[in-house]
Amino acid sequence: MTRVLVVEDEPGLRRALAINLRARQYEVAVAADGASALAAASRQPPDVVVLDLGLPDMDGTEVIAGLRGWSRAPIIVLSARAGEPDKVVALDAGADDYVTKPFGMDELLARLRAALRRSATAQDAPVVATEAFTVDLAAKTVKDRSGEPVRLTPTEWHLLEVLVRNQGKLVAHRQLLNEVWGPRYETENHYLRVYVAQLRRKLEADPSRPRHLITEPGIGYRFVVA
Amino acid sequence: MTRVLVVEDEPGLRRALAINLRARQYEVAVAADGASALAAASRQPPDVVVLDLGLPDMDGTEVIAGLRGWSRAPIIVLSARAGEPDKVVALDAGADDYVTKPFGMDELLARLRAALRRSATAQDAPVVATEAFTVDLAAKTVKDRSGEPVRLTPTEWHLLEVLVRNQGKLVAHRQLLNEVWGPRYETENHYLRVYVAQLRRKLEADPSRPRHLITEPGIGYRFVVA
DNA sequence: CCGCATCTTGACGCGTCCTTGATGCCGAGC
DNA sequence: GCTCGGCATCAAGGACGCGTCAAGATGCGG
Repeated sequence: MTRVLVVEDEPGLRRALAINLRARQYEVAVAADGASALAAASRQPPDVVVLDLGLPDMDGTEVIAGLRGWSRAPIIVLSARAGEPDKVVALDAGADDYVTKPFGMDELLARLRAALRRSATAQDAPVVATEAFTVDLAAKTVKDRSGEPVRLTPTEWHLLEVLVRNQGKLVAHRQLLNEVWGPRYETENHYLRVYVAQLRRKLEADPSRPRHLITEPGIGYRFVVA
Repeated sequence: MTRVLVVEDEPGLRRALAINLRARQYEVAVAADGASALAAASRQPPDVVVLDLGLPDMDGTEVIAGLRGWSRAPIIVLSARAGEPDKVVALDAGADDYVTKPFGMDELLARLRAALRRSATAQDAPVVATEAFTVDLAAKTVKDRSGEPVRLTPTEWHLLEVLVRNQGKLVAHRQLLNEVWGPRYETENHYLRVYVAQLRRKLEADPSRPRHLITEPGIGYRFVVA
C-alpha cells in the first residue's frame, strides 16, 4: 500500500486530508510540525510527502532539506503564500510540486497521482558495491567485505547516502552540509571532517589511506567505487 | 544541453518562452499546434515539454497521450482554464505539472528545474575532451591522456572551470580574477600567471608550448580544445 | 530519573595551498 | 643596441584546511 506522510499543523485540514486519502486506500501518517515529520519519516519511510510550509517549529525548506538528505520520495508543498519567490525557493530546495491554499481536494489527489506515477518509473538499482563494503540505498544497510552489517548512526548514514548517490562526482562541502544538516549549517566544515573520519574508520580497509571516500582539499568529498 | 519543446499557439507567449529559456542555456524547439508538436518531438526527442492545452487543432489530452505513447519526458501543462476538472484530466492523462495562466516566468522555470531534476536520466555529461586531457565539469574531475586523474587545487580547478565554460572565447584578466578571486583582486595579474603556469604544467603535454591554455598578451587567456 | 548512544565543540600537529618576491626571457618602442 | 613592460618560472613564508583525539552537551529509551 502506498504510504503518504501528511505534515500539516492545522488540525481541521490535517483531518480532512487524512480522511480523503484513507478513503482512496492510501496508508496515511500525520505530523503536526517539522521535527515530528522528520522523525516519522525516518521511522516509516513514506512514498510521498504532503508538506505544509507554514509550520510552527521549522522553516519549510529545512524540512525539505532534511528529507532530501536521504529520501527521494516526492514532496508536494502546500502553502497559503502564493508569491512567486516562495514557490521558486521551495521547488529549488527539492520540492516536486507547489499547491496554493485554498486548493481543491481533487486537484491535490491528481497531483499526488502524477507524482507517484513518476517515482514508480524512476527506481534505479540502489545497491553499490566496492571491494571493501556494500551499500544498499533502498534497505538502508551497509555490509563489510565479509557480509557483516555495519552499524551507522543516522548522521553517518545521511552523509554516506548523499555521497553514494553522487558516486564519482565531487560533492562540495556546502552541498553536503546543506543536504545532511540543513541550510543553516553550510559553514560548519568541521562536522564533515569528524563524520567522514568516522565513516572511513568503519568502512575503509585502511582508514588512514582511504580508497573510496576521497578528500578533495578545499572543495569537498567524493565517493568512488574503484 | 537540455532540450525543451515549447508548444504554444499564441505567438507572443511562444516568443517570450523561447527567449527566456534560451537565456538560461536551454536548447529550445517550438511548435504552434499539436500535430507539429508531435512531429517535432519524434524528430528531436525533447528532455521536457511545455504544453499549452488550448491548441487550435487538437485537444490537449490527445497531445499528452501522443507523447506518452513513447516518451517519458516530463510534460508541464500551461492553461488558461483554472478549473479543477481540467487539471485532474490533464494530470491523469500523463502530465507532470499544471500551471495556470497568467503565470510568472520564474515560477515556470523553477517548476521546469524541478521536473528535470526528477528525470535524472536526462543528464548530459558536460565533458570537454582535448588530445591531452579531459575535463568533466559535473563530476569536477580532470583526467590526463592515459585516463589517470589529475589532482588540482581549488583555485586551479576554479580557474580551469571558468576557462572551459568559455571554451574558445577569450576571457579577460579582469573577468578571470573577478570570478576566481573576487572583485577586490581584479588587478592581481600575477596570480593568473602563477596559476595558469601550474595548470599548464599539470595538463599540457609540453607546458612551455601550450596548445590549449593560450595566452592572449595584454588581454587575457583562452581555452581551446584543438 | 538515570545511562547510553549520538551529536557538538574544542585543541593540536601536520601537510598543503596561497601569496608574494626575485629572476630571466621576450618583444615592442625609442 | 638599449630600455621597459608583460609574461613565465621558481622558491619560500605563512596561513589555512584536514585529520585525529577527546571531552562536554544533548537527547532518547528504559
